[in-house]
Amino acid sequence: MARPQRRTVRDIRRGNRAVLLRALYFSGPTSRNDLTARTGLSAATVSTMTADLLGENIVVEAGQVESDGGRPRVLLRVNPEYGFAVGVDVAETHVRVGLFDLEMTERAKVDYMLRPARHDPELVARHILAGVEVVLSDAGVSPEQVLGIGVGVPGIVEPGADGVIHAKTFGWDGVPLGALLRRGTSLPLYVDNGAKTMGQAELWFGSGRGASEAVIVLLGVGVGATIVADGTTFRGVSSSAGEWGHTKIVANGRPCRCGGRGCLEAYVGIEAILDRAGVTSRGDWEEDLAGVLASKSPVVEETVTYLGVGLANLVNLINPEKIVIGGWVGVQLGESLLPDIRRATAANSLAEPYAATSIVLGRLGPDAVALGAATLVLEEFLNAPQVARITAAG
Amino acid sequence: MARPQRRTVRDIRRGNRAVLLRALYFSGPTSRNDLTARTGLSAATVSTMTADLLGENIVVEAGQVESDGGRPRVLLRVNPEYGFAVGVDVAETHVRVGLFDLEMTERAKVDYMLRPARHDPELVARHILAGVEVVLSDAGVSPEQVLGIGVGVPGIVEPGADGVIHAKTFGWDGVPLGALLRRGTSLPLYVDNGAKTMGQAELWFGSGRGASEAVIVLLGVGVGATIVADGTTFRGVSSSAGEWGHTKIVANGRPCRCGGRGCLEAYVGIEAILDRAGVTSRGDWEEDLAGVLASKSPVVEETVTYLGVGLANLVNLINPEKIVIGGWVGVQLGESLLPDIRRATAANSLAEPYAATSIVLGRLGPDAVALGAATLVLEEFLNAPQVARITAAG
DNA sequence: TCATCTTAGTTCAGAGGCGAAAACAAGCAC
DNA sequence: GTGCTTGTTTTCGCCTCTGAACTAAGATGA
Repeated sequence: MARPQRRTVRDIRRGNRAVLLRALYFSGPTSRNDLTARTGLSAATVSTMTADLLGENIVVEAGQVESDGGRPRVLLRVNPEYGFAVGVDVAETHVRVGLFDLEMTERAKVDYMLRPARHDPELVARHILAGVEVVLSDAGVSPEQVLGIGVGVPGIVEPGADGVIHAKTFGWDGVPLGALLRRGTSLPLYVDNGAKTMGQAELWFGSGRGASEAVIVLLGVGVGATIVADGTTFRGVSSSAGEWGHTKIVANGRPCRCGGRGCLEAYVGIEAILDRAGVTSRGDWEEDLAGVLASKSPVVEETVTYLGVGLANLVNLINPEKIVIGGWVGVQLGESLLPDIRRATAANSLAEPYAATSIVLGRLGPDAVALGAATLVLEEFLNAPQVARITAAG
Repeated sequence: MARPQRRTVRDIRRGNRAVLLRALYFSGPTSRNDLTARTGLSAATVSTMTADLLGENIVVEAGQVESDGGRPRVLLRVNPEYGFAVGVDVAETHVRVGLFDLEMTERAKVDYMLRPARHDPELVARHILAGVEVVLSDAGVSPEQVLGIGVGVPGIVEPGADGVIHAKTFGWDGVPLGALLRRGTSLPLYVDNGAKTMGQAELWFGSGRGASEAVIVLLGVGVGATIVADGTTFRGVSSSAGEWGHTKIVANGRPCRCGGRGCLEAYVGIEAILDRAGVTSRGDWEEDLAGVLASKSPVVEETVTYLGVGLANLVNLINPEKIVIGGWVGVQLGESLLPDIRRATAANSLAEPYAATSIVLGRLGPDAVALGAATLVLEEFLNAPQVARITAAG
């Protein structure tokens, strides 16, 4: 029932250009000759198209490689300085703004602390806009060179140009962050859920690289997941797909901060773990969690079991090729307990889909949310390199 | 990361032809003029393309409609007799073979009973092949007119040409049904899980019509789901996605016939319902279930609650536009309890995704599996009408 | 009756795309 | 320098789409 739209010859060019650019981006320095093999395009087409891209300075030469007794190959690569992307991480305690080049190397960043429970949308928007100016001037980049701004936020982001956000735990209900930002900038904006931007980062540059059917789970204060189907993030009809943390694993179980009962987050979210272990935090959750893990408390084993159930449900329902466990809680748990987590997952999965899945730890740190947000810009650039400057929203 | 492949001008033609044919198929009799509006193609292209299709007898004229004082529109439609599709339902108790024309009208069918627990793969394959001959001769259709054979089977179907099946409850582990059938026929074969073919049928011709993000759940002896993303069935990496019945809703709960504990199927599968209600069946499960429903036993309310949890997990994780409840148990429950099911789902869902979902009953009967299997053939035909006779497997 | 209007459908020329193959480029070996 | 090998560019033919001009077919009204 998918309704593919009509195509005209120009679409071919656009599409093939995107194919070529992606190949160039992900294969690093490559010769035209290699590109014909990788893309399936004819040498003629690769030649004319790379000539265009070189002329536009999107692609640059990157040395030569000798060949067995023939003309040496000229290597090409995407010009990392053709443009830049801003990635923003709006979290409970801070707003982080980073500037990345096209290779996703961070060129500058700035943090603004948020007082807990003071999440005035206007203030957050001002922080973001100020942050953009700061990172640009720090890195000596002019606004014309910026391809767009990606923003990762907590909660559910409505599809549409205004980037309307619903985040109960954040105190935001229907905040049009996109619209607020557009007052202060004319750059293209992409607003998306932070768990999804983190997933995007792990998928493109982290442990998920190369997988086209994957789930990236985020374990932190909140618990969420990014479902990747056929290489792209699956969003559902209103962009809220992936609320794994609030799927129920114990009908009528522990109460959750979402108001429901028996949610996965009520068992494996950091607050739930500490609560169940009887720890009253003095503020440093990471240390608290380390303490629990070291204590050999039965809560640890329970947590692994519950997590295994949650992961197994993903295995059975989604049948992914890879599950990446990210988020600081996930990584801290996984570092010592990954084999146990795998075992617990296997115990609750069907054999065939479990055998098809590998469960690995995320390898990007806490900056993954901002990096992933910037990746939204990169994705747009790779998909439609010549029209990347239109305004659009995630 | 999706790796779109290169395109050439011929692909455009193929693609646009598919777009046109789909529009024609789903809009019923339509004029060329309408088609330009629906497809976005130019009048010139529609004209030449329809001329081709008429010449190939894929499309036929279907009368005229006067217009306000101008030349009347000539209506066109897909020729329902251009080709035929065979749909096969392999179930626990029988093998059913149906012959459908392109409008999916059943032209002939035949059933073969299976003795319970005697599911010799060779026998099943012989039944199917014999059934194909029978329905063809009954309907007076020659094999050359058949575009393909779709088969819906229990269990997990490996991707690949051999149609290898793993169905624990059926006693099949690694049965290459596709290969067995290919010994006896050279027609294109499409083998898929029966829950998925039923989902396909509801999506194309039943309650799911028009939805592009949907879940069709099957409640019967087994419990499964078809997840539809962007208009197509989501299969996961090894084609087993959708094993909703074996996702856990009660960590460490009731044992399930899959060997696990706390599976949804162990609460809302027919055997689980009857077992929990203390009914010892005399063989007619439908009657037994009706009895339980009439008895106002607390098991009914519990079942609705558990089902609500299972559905809510789909709402939160998948964020579908529509959930269709199918399968005979689902329909029997839903007929009297749909409002309660909705309430139970709402109670366990996040507000935003729940608000975006409508929960409805399936409206196709027990023949949906065979119909959906035939639809696999139709789908291939609509996607690539000129090359529909290549051999391929689901 | 017939010129005119309206809407539907067809034909044609032109632009833009791709691929195969020929041509050109640039090294190596002798 | 001559031949060989491999990489890149150019030429040419074929295919597709579209806009615009053109034909078809009925309604209307003098």
